[in-house]
Amino acid sequence: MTDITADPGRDRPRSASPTLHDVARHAGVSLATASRVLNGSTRKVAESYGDRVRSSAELLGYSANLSAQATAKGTSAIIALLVADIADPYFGLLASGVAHGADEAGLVVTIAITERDAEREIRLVRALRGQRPRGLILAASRRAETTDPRLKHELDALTAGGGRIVTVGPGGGDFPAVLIDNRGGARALGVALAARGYRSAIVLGALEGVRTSDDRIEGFSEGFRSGGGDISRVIRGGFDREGGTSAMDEALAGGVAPGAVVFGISDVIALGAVSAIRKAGREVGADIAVAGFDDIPTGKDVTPALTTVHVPLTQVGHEALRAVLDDSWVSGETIILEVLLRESTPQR
Amino acid sequence: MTDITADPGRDRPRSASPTLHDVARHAGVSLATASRVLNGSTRKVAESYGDRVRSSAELLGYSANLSAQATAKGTSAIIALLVADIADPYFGLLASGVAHGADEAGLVVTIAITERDAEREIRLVRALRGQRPRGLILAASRRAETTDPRLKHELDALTAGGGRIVTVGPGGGDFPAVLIDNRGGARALGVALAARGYRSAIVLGALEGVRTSDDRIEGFSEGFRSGGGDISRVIRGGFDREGGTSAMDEALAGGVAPGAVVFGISDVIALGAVSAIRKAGREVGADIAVAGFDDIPTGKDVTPALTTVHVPLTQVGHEALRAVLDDSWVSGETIILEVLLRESTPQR
DNA sequence: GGGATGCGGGTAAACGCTTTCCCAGAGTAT
DNA sequence: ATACTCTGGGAAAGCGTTTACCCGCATCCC
Repeated sequence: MTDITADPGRDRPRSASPTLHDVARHAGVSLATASRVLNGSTRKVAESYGDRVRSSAELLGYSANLSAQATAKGTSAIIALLVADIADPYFGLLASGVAHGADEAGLVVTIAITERDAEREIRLVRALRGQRPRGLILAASRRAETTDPRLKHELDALTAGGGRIVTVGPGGGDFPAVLIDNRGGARALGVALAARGYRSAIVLGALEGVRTSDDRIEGFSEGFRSGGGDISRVIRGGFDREGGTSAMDEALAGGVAPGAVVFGISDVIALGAVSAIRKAGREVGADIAVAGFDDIPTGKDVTPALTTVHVPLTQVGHEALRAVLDDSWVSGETIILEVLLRESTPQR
Repeated sequence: MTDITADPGRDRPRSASPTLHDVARHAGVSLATASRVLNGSTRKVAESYGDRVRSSAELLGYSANLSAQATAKGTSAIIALLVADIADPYFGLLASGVAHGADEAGLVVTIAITERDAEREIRLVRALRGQRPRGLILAASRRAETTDPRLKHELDALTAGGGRIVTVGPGGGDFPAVLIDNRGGARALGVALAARGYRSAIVLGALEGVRTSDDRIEGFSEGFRSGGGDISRVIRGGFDREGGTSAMDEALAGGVAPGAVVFGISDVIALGAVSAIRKAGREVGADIAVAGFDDIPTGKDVTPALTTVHVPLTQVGHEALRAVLDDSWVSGETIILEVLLRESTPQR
């Protein structure tokens, strides 16, 4: 079969992946036809040809070379995702939503981890840019003001190259963003805790300037005060469990009256605080109440179960993916959150 | 400057990413020289030229097009990672290790999620194959026997294309593997629990055929029996929290004597069991003891703290990355685990 | 002084695709 | 029968890189 003349690829090593050329030759059609059959094209191809090509492809185990496709088309099938720390359940859930959406859309997602380090973030965006991704989802909780000009420059270069950028949470830049109602959720939590009879609160936040943290702190303060409560201290530290424990240690050193409530601006921080409270020999709940934010699965497993604000992280990730694909997407409705009162903040 | 003759790219839209061609023209050198300067090459280039090129690149914001580079070189700078569920802390930790290693090596990692679905896994490998990745890390806890020929086929195609495959845990195939001493760790746990005075155990595992689960079950049984204990039941279910609760419900329905210990083959399953035990009005610890495996962070936060076996997941991920890059790597030493006795299994 | 040998820049041919033309043949209207 | 319009296959020109090869120029050795 296919005794096509020259057979230029005769010496091709049998090991390397078969190319479109191989498939076309095997099916006895031109490169163009093979391409049209195997990869979406507006042009129609006769059934008979189509079948031949498809079965040759199947037989040879052909799989389109995405890189070559990307250079030829000038656009890739890649979505880049930048998170602070993939081991953190917050980002894990988010990534899960993104990955699912990408899979549905036939895209591949590449992931990079900033570790909340600005320098690193710039480097990573530069590296990701090399892939000419169709889109970039920025979920590395960044600091608001610090829209470093160098980062800005990389991001602009990426959009100039045809990539769309979407941020999760306010991005600082003027990119479309999937907005989470951190402030509203925190306010509702503050109100609910005041209604449960708490009058004194300590807030454990991340460093000043981290937008998510600041919003949650402000929202909580508004809500708690409006219900008649008082914010006795705001302590800022790291964004992880360790940050929570050390901030709580500091709070305890300053003295914490029984009946106070501690609000950690993320569940992870709140869990760190719980650990510190226990280590100090105090009791979580009736003695010192604790509330978090995010509703990570662990919150349900600890005792007492952690009061928190549910953030539909997987859905947020999915939405971010949709946003990054849809040119006409404009920052949609802010995602509304829901307060989950549990035993870590008993009625007083 | 650079009044090079024709200026063929005059009408290039100002927006698109600058190409190497642009840089070369701007610096007044040839494409070859620019390439040699900007991307590693054995050939030397005169300092003066080098500087010119570098500053032009900087000025224009040039970033090499990885796709084009990949097609030209025939090899990409991509590592593909296949996990079962990125929202599961087990895989989150693992992915974290992989991502770090990749970053150090200047590689980009693309991630895909199998959801423990064999069909999906095949589809994903096929899709990832399109990227001609330098390596594939298979961490989706797969079933041993079920080395589906279709999967095998895709994997072979990938290696034929020059990619290296490494599995985390026994892969079923004959690929190099980062081995975790599941059996030994579980055996040690069994011995330790027997030594704490337990004599009756219920094991909660995943479906039969999932290698990791089977190894842990067998190891635990060996150890516990050798210490004089008795395995009263083995219940198999899902690999997630939900699987743990329903398996535990089943166990409870059959009656669980006080003083028994429940071994969940992963912390996630164990936590599900804890939840079920509580819902049934029983107490975790003195009444029904619980132990897990993996040492995910949550285990330290729950009360009572969960007895478990520490698996250095991040390190495992890092090792897997090294393995996938190093042609001469042969399945190294098995990673040794450590038993962590905590309050969920008090001394009897 | 003259050939051998480096050195280092440039030219152009790949790499594996997509896509714009071109063109032959078939159908249709006059 | 002629002129026109569709259809749909194929040839070939890209896409942005790398790299084998060529070639002019110093340098060096006898």
